[in-house]
This record gives sequence, structure tokens and C-alpha cells, in this order.
Amino acid sequence: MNLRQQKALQTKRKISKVALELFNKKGFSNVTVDEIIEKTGTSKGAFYNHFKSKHDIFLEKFKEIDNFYVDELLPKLDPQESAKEKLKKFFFMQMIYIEKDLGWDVIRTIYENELNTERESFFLIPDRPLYQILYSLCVDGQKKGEFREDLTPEQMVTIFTRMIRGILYDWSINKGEFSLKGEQEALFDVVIRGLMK
Amino acid sequence: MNLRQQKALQTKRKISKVALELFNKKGFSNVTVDEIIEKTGTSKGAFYNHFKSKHDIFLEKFKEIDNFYVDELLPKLDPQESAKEKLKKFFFMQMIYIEKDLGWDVIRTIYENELNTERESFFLIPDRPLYQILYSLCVDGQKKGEFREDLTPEQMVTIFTRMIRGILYDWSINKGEFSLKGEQEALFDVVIRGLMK
DNA sequence: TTGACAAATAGACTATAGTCTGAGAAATTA
DNA sequence: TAATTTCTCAGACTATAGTCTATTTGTCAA
Repeated sequence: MNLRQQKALQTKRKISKVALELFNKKGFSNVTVDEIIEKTGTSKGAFYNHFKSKHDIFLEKFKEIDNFYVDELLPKLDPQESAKEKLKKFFFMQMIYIEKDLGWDVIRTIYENELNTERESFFLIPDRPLYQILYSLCVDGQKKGEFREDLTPEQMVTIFTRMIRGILYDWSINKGEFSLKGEQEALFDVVIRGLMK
Repeated sequence: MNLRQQKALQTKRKISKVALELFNKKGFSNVTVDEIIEKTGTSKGAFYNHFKSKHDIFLEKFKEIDNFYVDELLPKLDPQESAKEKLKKFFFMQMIYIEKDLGWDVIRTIYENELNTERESFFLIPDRPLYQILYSLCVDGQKKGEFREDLTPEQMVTIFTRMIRGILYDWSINKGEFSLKGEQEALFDVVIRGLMK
């Protein structure tokens, strides 16, 4: 990495850091891009060179969630356990992470942004690690004879995905006012019951 | 209703009609408020006197959905049938209505708007007819001994609500590219299975 | 070393949702 | 009917996300 790239990265990091702090303190919609560039001593040009939009800063943070799944969460699952148990734990830890580390304003912002027609959706990238993990767990469950066989693993993943979308959306409009991990568990129990043999 | 109220209502209707036509033709985000007021020969003042926001026009249309549930949909349910069957039909008809009469852009816009912190959410009004209908169907199902009894009807309604949120959100980001009624049916079958005894 | 090139940035400018103020007309009151 | 209040609307104005163009500065090849 040469000097120019280093400087650019430094600018990007500075913007990202300050912006996330501000979002955290005041909420996403109460922070303006002008404020961010003023606080970082940069400019519109710098800002939009590094980020596609104001939302985009959050998206970068949100994308880390997939690293979290792969690096932190997956290794904690015991291969010996039933698929049901693994899925349960997976979702449970996911919710704790979202509740603690991300927070409802991040989720709200991401979910809002994904509804914008203009840009392509992050949620629709088919090879997101999240989907791959869920897929392999569903296949595992079918192999072990736990899950119904009249549904394809793809269909099951879709069902789980929509379950998560539903609860996170609901959590967002409720401004994080209910326990995500508790409510998710209740919903999961119902869905998994519907998917077992 | 006096003359002034009549005129005002006329203005409101004109704005609403033209706006919805434009949204329908060009998509919500490709229509500007300036265009609407120009086409209707009105003004910003008139527009924002009648609607809280550009989104709000859609919300009015969307609120009709609850009338639809009560007036059109509910009477078609045979009280003799099982609660499961009634719920299934209810959701089925709901999806057809949404798919045909509202369309994904309306849903997308509503769902996006509901994520705005500023205004109070329509989804969170606890006595929406939709929730009341679902509630009574869940109570019915428990009375008839079809459904689990370790969950309260409220909890079941919440689960159904999140199921719907999940699939409609997903449908929106997919720009209406999958069959709502088909996919909803598949999801419902899983969820109801998890709720039955 | 120098000149061409490309990347990064500054900041003016644009587009557009939404606010604010005032004016005129209708309703209400005396 | 005259005075007063209130509702509806017009349109100028504001706030803010995002675009565009010019400038600077580092890079690289000859």
C-alpha cells in the first residue's frame, strides 16, 4: 500500500469513526453529512468518494455481521449436536450480537435503506455467508432425519430468513423496546416445530 | 359539511387521485411533490395541509386494507370451518388483495415509511382491525382444541404478524418478483404446524 | 527529473422534501 | 351586517442528501 492509499484509508476511517460515534450519540437521522465532514475536517468530495451514501457507513458496519457469523459464531457450534439445537444457538447468539453490538438504530437504518429501489440490495446477495451457514444446517438436519423432507433446504433457508426479517423489522419499528433474544426464541420454537418431522 | 369543507375535500381528493396515478405510472420515488402540485394546479401549502408527507398519501390508501379485511374478507369465512382453515383463507385472500390491488411499490413505501423514527407507526396501533380479527381466530382455534395452549392468543397474533412482516418485507426488496400468495402459503403451513397441538 | 496520468479532495451547485408566513375567503359571533 | 376568527391555500424559504467540476497531490514510466 503506497502513501496515497494510506492517506485515503486514514480519511475513510476517520469519517467512519466519527460518523458512527455521532450516529450512536444522536441517532442516524439527527446527524447530517455536513456535520460529519465538519467534525472530521474533510469535505463532501472525500465523503462521497468513500461512501456511496450516508446509509452506506452503516452498511459497512452491518456487513461485519457476516464475519461475525463465520469467525465467532460458527466455531462455537458443536457438530455433534442436533441441527435443531445448532440453529437455536446460532439464532440466539445472533440476536445477542445484534441487540448488544449493533442496536436497533443500525438495524432500522439498514432495513430502511434496503427498501430503496435505487441501489442493489445487500440482503439479496445469494452467497452471503449467513445463507450458506443456514443452508448447511438445514441440510444437516435433513440428513440426521430431524427435519421434514418435503421441503428443500433452500425453502427452509427462505423461511428462516423471513422469520428473521419479520422479527427484526418489528423490533426496529418498536425502537428496540422488546427483548430480541426472548421473542426470537419464541418465534423460532414455533417455526422449528413446523419444520421437524 | 359546509362549502369550505367541500372545497377542501375536493382539493384533497384531486391531489390524492393524481398522485396515486403518477405513483402507479412512474413509481413512488420518481414522482416529486412539485410535479404533483403542478399537475393538480395546487400548491405546497395545499398539499401539506392535507397530507403529513409524500408517504402519507400511500398510507391513506393502505389504511383501506383494514376496511377490506372487515367488510370483504371476514364475511367470507365460514364459522363452521376449523380455525386453521379460516386463517389460511384469510391470509390467502389478503395476499391476493395486496398483490393485485396494492402492489409492491405501495407496500415498499409503507414499510419504508414505518421505519421513520419521526412519526408514530400505523403498524403499532394495537386495536387495528387486523389484529382483532387474528386475535379472535386464535381464540377460536384454542377453544376448538386445535391450537397449543401454552401460548396466549396475543403471542400467536404476534407470531402471525411477524410472519406477515417478514414475507412482505422480503417481497418488497424483491420488487414483487415472487408470488406472494404462493410463498405466503408455504410459510403459513410451517407456522401453523408449529402452533397446532 | 519530468511530464502524463490517476486518485483524492474541496467546495460550489442541484434536487427535492418539508416549513413558514401571509393573504383571502368562508364561517361565526355580536 | 360588521367585526372577528379560522380554515385553506399560495409560494417563498430552509434543510439536507447527493452530484459535478476543478484542483491538488502522489505515482509511475521514460
